[in-house]
Amino acid sequence: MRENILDESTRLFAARGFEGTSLGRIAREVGISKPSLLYHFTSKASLHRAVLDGVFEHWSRELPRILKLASSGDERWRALTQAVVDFFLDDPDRARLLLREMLDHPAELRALFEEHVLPWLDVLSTYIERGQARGEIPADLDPHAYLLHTVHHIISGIALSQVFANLYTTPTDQSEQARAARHITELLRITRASLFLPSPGDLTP
Amino acid sequence: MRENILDESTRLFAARGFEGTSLGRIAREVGISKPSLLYHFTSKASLHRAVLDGVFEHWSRELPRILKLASSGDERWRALTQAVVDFFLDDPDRARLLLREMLDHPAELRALFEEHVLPWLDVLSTYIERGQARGEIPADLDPHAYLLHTVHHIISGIALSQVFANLYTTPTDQSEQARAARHITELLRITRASLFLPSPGDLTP
DNA sequence: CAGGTTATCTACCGACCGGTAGAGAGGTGC
DNA sequence: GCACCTCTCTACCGGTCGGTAGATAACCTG
Repeated sequence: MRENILDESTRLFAARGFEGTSLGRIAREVGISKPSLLYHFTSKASLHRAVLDGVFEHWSRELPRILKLASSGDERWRALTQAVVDFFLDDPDRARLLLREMLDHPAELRALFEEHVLPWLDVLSTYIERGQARGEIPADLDPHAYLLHTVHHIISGIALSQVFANLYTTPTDQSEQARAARHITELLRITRASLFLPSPGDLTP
Repeated sequence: MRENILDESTRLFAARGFEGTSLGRIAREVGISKPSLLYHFTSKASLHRAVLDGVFEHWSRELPRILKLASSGDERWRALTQAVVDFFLDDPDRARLLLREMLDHPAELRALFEEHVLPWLDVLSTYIERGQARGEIPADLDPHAYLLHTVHHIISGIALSQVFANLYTTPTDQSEQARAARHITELLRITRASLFLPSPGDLTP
């Protein structure tokens, strides 16, 4: 039951926001009464906190697994970005919820990122710095800033794909899935092209 | 008075969202009573519409001026992106409002983008395609998708700079302005590096 | 069976919401 | 002076909000 409530709340908070979602609506969607819902979560605020913790916990659980898969250099980048993209594509409500919370409670989200994400970014930064020393990555790239932008771009890009993917007017016969795929493909190309310097072979193939 | 209400509403809608902002709060912030506010805007929905129109109107007014400044190639890219960034940096509430509306009313925002932004993107797409023909821009770049991503990245990056800019933990003595500037600098580097192929001189200087 | 725990319900609370009624204040034109 | 228009106000409306009180089951434990 508790899981059921959390799932439905995540969906509704992501779609309509915290203020825009009433306890009565959540209860009705779950199939119970409002006081029953408040039996499981003592207040709306505590429900909100539990939903948010759920998303970050999920992330904390997945990230180490993802990083373990990474081998080296180009291969590491590919595995990492694809895993992060898949994580949010698997349930875009996660991305929408995070984006919304960043707008509604920037200080709180900054603290959560600092706790759950920043340590991993520090690890990745050293990888990038090594790549810069080898001349594979532009020297003027700011590793920390690049990583934050990339994470943010993926989250925001997936959260808002419902807006942008349908702005591709040509060709007109593309399905919605095809447009979304095109959207994600260019997103990955951008993060890749802004990280690696092209190897000499890429210029004169 | 009407302008006064619109300014304050833009600020509050951007900070707390449409649902999270009451008419009473807006009225108090402006310094009038709630019925006085409803004299100028017949309903909360009409106020919402007016605020949104104001942002897009501003954009429609500025974009042609910006594009006229653009000369050619690299210079055009620099003038264009800097102008768009300045536009949203000048009042980050514009960016936050747009981001929020994209989450709250994706269909409505898609329509507004389609009307006010898409025509300009079509123009820019042809510039990019010419650059691809000259070999200055990667052939695998999707012009339409790249432009949408870049616009989105700038808007979202500025809207959420309050979250991300303060995640730069080193060096510790940076001011908040310095962190924000660092955030924007890397944002521009990413959009640039993911557009242009480096000229041969860039590789072996 | 008795006692306690867990989970659900109906009925209700005060606060706040968006919006309305209607009166009055101040200025303008005749 | 008088009608009119513009703008603001206090008082109030029905409805919804988050949250509480208290009854009622079902179930486990002895």
